[in-house]
Amino acid sequence: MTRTTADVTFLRGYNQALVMALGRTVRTFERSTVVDATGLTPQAVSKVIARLTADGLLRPAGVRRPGIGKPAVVYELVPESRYAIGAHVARRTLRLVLVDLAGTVHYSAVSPLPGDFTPEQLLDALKSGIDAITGSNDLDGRLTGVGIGMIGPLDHANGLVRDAHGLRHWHDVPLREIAETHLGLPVHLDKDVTAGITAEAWRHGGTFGDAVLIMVESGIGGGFWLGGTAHRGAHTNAGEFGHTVVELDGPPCVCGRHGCLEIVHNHAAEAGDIGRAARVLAVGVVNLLQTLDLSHVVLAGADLLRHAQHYLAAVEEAVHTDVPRADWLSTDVTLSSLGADVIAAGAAMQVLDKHYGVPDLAPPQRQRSAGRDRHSGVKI
Amino acid sequence: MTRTTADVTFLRGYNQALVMALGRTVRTFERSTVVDATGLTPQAVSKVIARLTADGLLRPAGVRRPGIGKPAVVYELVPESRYAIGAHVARRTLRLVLVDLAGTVHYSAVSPLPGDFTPEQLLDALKSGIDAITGSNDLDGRLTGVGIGMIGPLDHANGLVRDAHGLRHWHDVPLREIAETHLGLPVHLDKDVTAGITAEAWRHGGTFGDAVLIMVESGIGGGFWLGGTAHRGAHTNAGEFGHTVVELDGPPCVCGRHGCLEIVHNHAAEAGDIGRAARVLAVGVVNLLQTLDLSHVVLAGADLLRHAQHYLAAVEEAVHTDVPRADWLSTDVTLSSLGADVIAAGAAMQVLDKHYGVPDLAPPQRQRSAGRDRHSGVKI
DNA sequence: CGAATTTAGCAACAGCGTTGCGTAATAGGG
DNA sequence: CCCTATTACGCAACGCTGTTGCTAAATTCG
Repeated sequence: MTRTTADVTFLRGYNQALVMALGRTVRTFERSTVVDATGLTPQAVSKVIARLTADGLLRPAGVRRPGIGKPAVVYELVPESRYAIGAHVARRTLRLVLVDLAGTVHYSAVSPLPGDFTPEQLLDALKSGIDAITGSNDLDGRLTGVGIGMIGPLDHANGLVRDAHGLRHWHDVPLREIAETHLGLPVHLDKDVTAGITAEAWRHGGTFGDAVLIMVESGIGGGFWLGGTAHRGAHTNAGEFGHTVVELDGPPCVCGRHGCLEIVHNHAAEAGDIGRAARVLAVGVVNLLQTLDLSHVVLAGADLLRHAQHYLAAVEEAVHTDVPRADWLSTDVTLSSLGADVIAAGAAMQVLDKHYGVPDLAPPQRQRSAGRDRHSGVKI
Repeated sequence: MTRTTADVTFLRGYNQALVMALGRTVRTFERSTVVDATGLTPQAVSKVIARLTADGLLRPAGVRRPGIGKPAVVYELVPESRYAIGAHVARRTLRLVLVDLAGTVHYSAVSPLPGDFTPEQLLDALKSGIDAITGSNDLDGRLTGVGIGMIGPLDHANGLVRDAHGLRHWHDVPLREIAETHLGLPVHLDKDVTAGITAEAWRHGGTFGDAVLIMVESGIGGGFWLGGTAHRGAHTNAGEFGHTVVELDGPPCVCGRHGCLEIVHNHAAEAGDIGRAARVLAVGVVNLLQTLDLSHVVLAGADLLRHAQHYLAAVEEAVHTDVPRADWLSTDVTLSSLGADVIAAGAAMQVLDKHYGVPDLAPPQRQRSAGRDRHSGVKI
């Protein structure tokens, strides 16, 4: 995609993003804070802060007077300097949120979607919902774009919905492209769970380690944050956590296998045994910890949040007893800090992240082979 | 740890590493190949190639004469310009290999380790084994260091063995440090499975996507390569794939849970039913694909390779039938290309990767908080 | 042999962080 | 009140990247 050529200008964006990430987490900081956090020289930090201040992303917020010496200027992020709109497209509802640069949700609204809706119907709902937001808020030039979090399978890199589960009119729909022309705004498309974990990571800033967002909402999915970025897998298809087998020779699942976590969980939930459903989910969570060694488990999704304390207790219990414990091995389990807004808010933050987040270098993936080297003709 | 300050000199190393990665995969390339692959200007590529050639890492290998115009100079990696030694420390054996810059194994030897060996005994075995290698090969100044792949749990970042499973004398042993002084060489310590997947990734170069190395050797583990680097998890404890539950209320496992993949698999294997053992493993592999969406599955480990074709067939079968198939969803399953040498070779390649691999930027992890900002005293 | 074509390199340049050093702002002591 | 120590901050020159503009070299073809 966007090839990041590793030239000098990359450094500017990278170091600026480091400062922005710091500003998002600590709310107030000074030059020496950045020096400690980044390893840059004070002089370089001065330049970075000057640039960001000139762009309106940062502003001075008083001084620190620790005792002897000249007081240090304290800076803070300007949350209202940039906004993004996030959309959570579920099977029957569309949720829209307005998020600022600090990750605060300023507005949230749900509207119903027609059963088995078409791309056109979704675009119209998006358009009117977004118009309502931009109409009642003064965002002139500060709206970065629109993020869409949606059920998969989809192709994040190309903005393509391949086959949304349970929606008939969604085969190979280039949603990002048509939404961009329809809305006149940059659009970012991703799986719902991936958007969700991005929300948690964005709000926590650089302190956030490897994590998973478990979402129970008609199905069971997982969004992963590994090594400082969202993990989407080779085909944007990571996260089908509900379709991992936990009971060999268990009941058949729609996916064709037997004893999937999702089917076992749902049977228990449908039988009214929330305790067992939660414990089954907890087994899956511990499986993830054993496999990936995560430091955060975030629980979300309408069906889970309806019995939030049951699930939280069961997962915490399992994490603390089933994983071979040691003092150095710690994982915290929490409910999503954004509740029902996580997915939509995370989609919005992905847009902000694209512009103001810490950038990746050129992905080491293969370019289209120009075929240059294959003509052979090599001669010693 | 090693803070990578995002200054200009970082670019040099980064772009050089891109060229080296290319050279490792294509064996022969020219300036325009690099231009296409990196997005740099031809002039910049000339400078990079000149630097690498001066260091002896690259050399011209003829010219390409495609027709009209001045012939292009063809370059190739100089495999014998750098070497690293890799060690695979298992419960009863020590395997040592010599690997060159291209990832080719030049020497491999196994020696027995005393039952329940101590750190001192391991160091002595390492020392004499490495002396044998350096004695019979002329490596003056071209030996980059020693990599150790070992059973965990351990702390990769600090080079600390926390509690090697089944070895009594290994609690909080600072192996990297003591090995460096004992051997007089830079030492890199990592989990065996993580070293293994690094071997596969290093040899495949930039084309290698998200992948797992499944290792069956007394236990069952998994090494992950995600997003262009090894995934070690929050506490270097990722990969305990054998301790994921696949059979709720199954037989008890040493880890305290019931129905772990490892115990179910081992019961089948011990009963002589390799077919079932392989199918159980395959269920676990498909679980991983559903969760992480990987493009490569590599099978390794002595117990697996003993029945390689059974396992390969079972996993391939499961991958091609159990994952909801689509043309865009492809995963290839292979046996480890290095056989029993994977772990040791991968450990060696980690050392080479540290110097000649594509570097990460400063990890967005928290520095020790200097406490600077907490004194408050902020005043508007 | 000259024109067209492709590759390669020299030289000047722009943009990044770094280094050296001077200046501003504060508290404490004589 | 002045002087000093201390801390924060910025200007200016510098070194190092990759980039741009332009020239030279090597080859094929007419």
